[in-house]
Amino acid sequence: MGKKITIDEEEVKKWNLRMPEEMLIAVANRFKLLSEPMRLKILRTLCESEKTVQEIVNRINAGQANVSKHLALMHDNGIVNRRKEGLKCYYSIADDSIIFACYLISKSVVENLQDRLSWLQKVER
Amino acid sequence: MGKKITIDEEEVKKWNLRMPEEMLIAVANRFKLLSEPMRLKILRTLCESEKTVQEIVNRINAGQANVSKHLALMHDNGIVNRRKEGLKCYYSIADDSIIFACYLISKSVVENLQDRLSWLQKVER
DNA sequence: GAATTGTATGAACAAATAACTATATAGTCA
DNA sequence: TGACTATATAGTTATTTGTTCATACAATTC
Repeated sequence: MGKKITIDEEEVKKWNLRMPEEMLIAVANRFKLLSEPMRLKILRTLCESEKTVQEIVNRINAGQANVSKHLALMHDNGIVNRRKEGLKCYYSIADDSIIFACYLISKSVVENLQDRLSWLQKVER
Repeated sequence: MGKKITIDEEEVKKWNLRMPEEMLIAVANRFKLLSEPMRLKILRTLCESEKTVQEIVNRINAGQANVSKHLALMHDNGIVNRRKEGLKCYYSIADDSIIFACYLISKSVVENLQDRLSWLQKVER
């Protein structure tokens, strides 16, 4: 029995009205963090449990420097935590709402693909 | 009383496991659409009601060609609808889940800012 | 202290893309 | 048909950014 997140549509509609420019840019930046497949791969891996840089590197197909940079970027933006233990450095997800957003978007992407597929099938007849 | 969207955390956790590479790229692409302040501005405007290109141009501070391109991009990706009426072209939001995602992220950004602020205040003492 | 391991960082390069100008297209009305 | 309006589209430029290689830094162990 998982906890359930609820979103009130009325509250969502207010989103569009009161938001200063800087806030909007901050939101865009956060989306930008999620707009790279490599970073999504890293986050997906971290969804399981906290991991060291090396563990992540071994899991996904990427270089250590690259992974390190992505992690640094995400840490600077507060979406992953960093915990040092000796030589190793453990990263974990700091912001669950980001995972919710991923979930929402991936569901919407699937629906979108299904719509296009059924449209294609209609046309082909 | 607005409709309520509920997200089951258990379901969310499954997100990380089963997702083919192409799906992950598609999700990243959708996030990329939301990662430009200008596009967020446009979407925010469309949240109110469907609008013509000119109406959007007048509302936000941008050139017509630029707005047109952003709209074309978002239409190609299925997140806005297009409806022609004579010379005018009306755009509207096609995918509500995107607005939910914006809402989620903006809330998380606010929390993040608040955390950093209180941390700063602690340090300054 | 020297070697080793895990991680971070700097420089260089390539690719993507947002914005702008100018122009094209297409629908409307005289 | 011609003028006008709303929107779309090339072409160009400037900026950003992901990746890689090499190297630096830091903690550990011998």
